[in-house]
Amino acid sequence: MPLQAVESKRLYRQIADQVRGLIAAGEFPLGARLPPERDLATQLGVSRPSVREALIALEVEGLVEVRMGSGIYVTSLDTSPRGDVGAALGPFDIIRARALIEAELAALAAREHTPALLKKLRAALKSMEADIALRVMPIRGDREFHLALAEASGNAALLRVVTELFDERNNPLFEQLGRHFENARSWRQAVAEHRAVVRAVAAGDVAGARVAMRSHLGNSHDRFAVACIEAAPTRKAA
Amino acid sequence: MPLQAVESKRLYRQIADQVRGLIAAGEFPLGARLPPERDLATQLGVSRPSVREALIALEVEGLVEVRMGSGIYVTSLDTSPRGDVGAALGPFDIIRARALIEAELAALAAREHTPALLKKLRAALKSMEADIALRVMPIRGDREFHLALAEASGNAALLRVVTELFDERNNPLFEQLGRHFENARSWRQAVAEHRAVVRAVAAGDVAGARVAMRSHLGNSHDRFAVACIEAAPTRKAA
DNA sequence: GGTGACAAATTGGTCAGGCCAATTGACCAA
DNA sequence: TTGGTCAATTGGCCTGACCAATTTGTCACC
Repeated sequence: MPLQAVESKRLYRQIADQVRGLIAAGEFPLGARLPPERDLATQLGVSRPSVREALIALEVEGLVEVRMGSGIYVTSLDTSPRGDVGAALGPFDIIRARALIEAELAALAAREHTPALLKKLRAALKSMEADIALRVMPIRGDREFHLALAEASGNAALLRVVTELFDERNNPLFEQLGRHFENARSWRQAVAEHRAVVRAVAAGDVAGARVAMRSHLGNSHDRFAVACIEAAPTRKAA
Repeated sequence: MPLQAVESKRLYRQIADQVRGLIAAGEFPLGARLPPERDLATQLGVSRPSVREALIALEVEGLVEVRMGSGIYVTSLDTSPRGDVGAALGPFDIIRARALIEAELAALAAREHTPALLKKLRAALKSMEADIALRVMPIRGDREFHLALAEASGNAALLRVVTELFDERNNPLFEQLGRHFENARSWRQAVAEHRAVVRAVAAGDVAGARVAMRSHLGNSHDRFAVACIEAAPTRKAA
């Protein structure tokens, strides 16, 4: 049994948690003004600098807004820990989620394929090939490719979702496993799959684009899984 | 031409921006230790409390980690403004994105429909009807319904995405427009559409579930648009 | 009575200096 | 080598003060 980490959170976090709790509990409704820093400090039995630190944390989280000379106001009631960790998604869930979403995006793109989009996609492919030739991981081109497809939907919400999921690559879980998965052969295969997507989109083949994208991310999933087993035969699969 | 915003940002933000810039520029690689707070303060010509505030902001952003008695360490190179605002998504984009994603989730659920899921969906419907009878907005039941469907995929990434998109309802843009859109008639209609989804899922009708969900969110989109026009004939459509 | 300008109170912004606690690394003894 | 001790480093927190922006009250003036 791992000894539980000792609970000695920094003071500003304790204060921030408390205020966040009050906001979540409806003690301070949207738009309400919090007590002045000085009052909060005395009420909580801490110093004003500590209260200020907590308020800055809440401000960065987007929960409150500090107006000089006026006060501190509640600007959001969304107290879910979003900017933070979000409980570390697993790589496989991410890839499967991307498959579901991006397959539809590819289909959408095929339905209304524009020259501008095709140009972007082909440029991304070129970038990937160049990187592979240089023995560099072609992540930038890969990102451009998938984001261009999402952008083509003209839907900011979808673009944001796809971006967030793609950028989960930077997470430690993903990165550690990815090191083993990513080699020149895998990437060449990935480029070929990307090319299939472009072909279907260019041809206006809606169903084909969907299948091509689904199969691309499905293959990525499998490549990842294989590399995972090879790399760490003793580690239990998450 | 709007007068350019005067450069009087709060000090802690200026400091945080500067340090963030140094990290982005590679001045401090991943895992590197920043100079001590006292040194940073003297080098930047500010006081230590201000430096501390900036570091707390960067810590909340997940960029650095502060270890008591040891120092401040770079824990991420992702300096994109993520936890922040994300540039306020529009309600229509959100609904369309949900239609694309949740239609597939409904189809998935129909393919592998379980009694547990159906029970949850029906409970959510019941909750909505009860709220409507009480003249209360049945958002809680609505949320339960859509989240249960996402959860049934067994995919944490999809659940997170669906949750985030649903909770955009709390955003000011959405809320303001929603006030006009949400009335008893609309909600009864929505419940009927939900019921159609449940029917298709229970019957294992994959295509039917997809269509039912797509049509439900499509109708929501239209109801929203109509209410929007009615409510604010002079306001330009975003 | 309404209205505008001015002054005072309120509130956040920043600083200086201090002390405490945790960490680290050097040094010494067993 | 191992283990402990001690001092330097570094973050954590506090007190108290002053400045700047905003809000609010007041009062002369129209």
